Amino acid sequence: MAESTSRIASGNEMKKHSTSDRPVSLASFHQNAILTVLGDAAAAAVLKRGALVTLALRQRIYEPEQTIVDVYFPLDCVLSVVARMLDGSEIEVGTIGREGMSAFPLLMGASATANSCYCQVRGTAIRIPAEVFHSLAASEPAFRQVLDRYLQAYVNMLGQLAACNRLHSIYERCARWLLMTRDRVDVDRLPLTQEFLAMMLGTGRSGVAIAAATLQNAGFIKYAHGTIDIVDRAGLESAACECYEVARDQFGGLLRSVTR
Amino acid sequence: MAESTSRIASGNEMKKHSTSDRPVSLASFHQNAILTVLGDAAAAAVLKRGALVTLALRQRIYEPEQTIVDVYFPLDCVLSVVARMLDGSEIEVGTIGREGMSAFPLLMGASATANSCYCQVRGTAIRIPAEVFHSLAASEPAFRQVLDRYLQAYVNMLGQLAACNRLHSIYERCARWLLMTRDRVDVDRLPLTQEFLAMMLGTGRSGVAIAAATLQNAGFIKYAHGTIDIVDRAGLESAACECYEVARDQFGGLLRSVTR
DNA sequence: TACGCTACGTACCGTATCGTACCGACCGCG
DNA sequence: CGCGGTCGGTACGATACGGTACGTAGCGTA
Repeated sequence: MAESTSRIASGNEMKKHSTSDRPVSLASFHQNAILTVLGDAAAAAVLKRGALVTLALRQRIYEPEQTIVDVYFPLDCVLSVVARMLDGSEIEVGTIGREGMSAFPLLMGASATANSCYCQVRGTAIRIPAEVFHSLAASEPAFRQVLDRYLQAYVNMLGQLAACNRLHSIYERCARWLLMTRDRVDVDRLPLTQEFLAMMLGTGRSGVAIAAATLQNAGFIKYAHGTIDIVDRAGLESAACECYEVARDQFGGLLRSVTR
Repeated sequence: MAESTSRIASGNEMKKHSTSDRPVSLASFHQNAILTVLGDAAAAAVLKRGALVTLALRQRIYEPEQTIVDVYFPLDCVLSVVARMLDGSEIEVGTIGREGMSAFPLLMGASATANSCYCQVRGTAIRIPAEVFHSLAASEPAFRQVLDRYLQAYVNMLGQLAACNRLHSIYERCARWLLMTRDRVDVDRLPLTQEFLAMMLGTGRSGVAIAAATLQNAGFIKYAHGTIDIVDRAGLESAACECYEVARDQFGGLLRSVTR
């Protein structure tokens, strides 16, 4: 595992993404559950200071112990908060999609965190400077309120994840992960290798391969060279552990409010 | 496991604790990292509306989806936030001691949470009504600030726990758990059965028994009929996974500020 | 079209852990 | 002092999973 992990990490270093910044359009606001609640004046500030960016696979959002300078509101991408252990292995400890945003530590008065965060499924997001985020949170009660609600859902999801990681099988967690990610992009096709999924789940690729094969034989998914298709969503739900529903219900309103 | 869990649960129902409420003394404030920061006026409010209570093993603090009416600030007890799965099994998803308090959901604008919370190591705590807590958080910036800092440490601990539950062995996690609990009571003797510890760690008792025996043979701890003695603290640290240090550093200032 | 790379499928073995069971040691209580 | 209950130590088979290895299929590129 250590070897494969380092190979991935070195792959990251090689990629230098040219994020083509574009101006934000008001229309894109409704694609993110947090931005949706902004009033006209606040929205204007985001239009002025924010940018619409395209995030590539594994593009870094923030690093451990480094000051967070930008806040990302995903529109159709998915971010992962990842903990890195001393032995170099990584494991996902949080998923962020169009129901939320990337900068929890800022909400709690911190400027950095112990984990790193990077793009897990490529797509677009709205990026604003941290100071704009702070002023919005201070001046817009509705904004602060939905952020608190999001934070609460996130904390509950974290607890469920801790339990899930201990109590449930790879097969169940694999199905759960796919569903949670799918809900955040609202598309049935995900660009995703088994090796990457294995890292997210904190397990070996062989384990994921077996679980994926089982899911595929059951007719729930279809795997092909870095892209996975969710064929039978209901079937996948039946394969997932209860944690999926628990987490979904936590984010319930937030995810629904931007469902197309 | 299901059987043993239900046996524990039925044991809970039987116990009806008569929490002998006593008036709060100002001197006890410095035993809790959050209460320490209160100014005179705020402290007076707590003296008036709060109570010093003794919590017994497994005494309930709050239940899932039920409105939280009281907030507890542990002085020398330890509380556990516990997730209950559909199959009835329970697992700890948060530890609360003299570095913090029991009511995260209130901090984020919620009145209930998905998990339950109960006393894990008996001892004393200061209890105040939720509305007093709210008014303190609103009127005392220093109070709110230390709460935010605590929340941040707690969230980071949750992430580390999620990773730890997946990546580390029972032996390592057992040592980590003992150390984290010890830091919160500052005493080397804990009333704690292996069966209870197994539930906290989300594992079977036999696994804990083997890990405990190994720790005992190494001379780090000493187990005897529901009480465990930490003999060699440094040794125990060497047996624990990195997660102990990570979590300790997160709570660092908060735990130190009340270390006797 | 040939080549090479990436990613998937599969197999094998060692091991941590689970579930269960049984027994002995200790404790509280009568 | 004896008895029942709790708790800890140990054992054992079943199994999920990790780690590794190897073969193959699709895809991009020249």
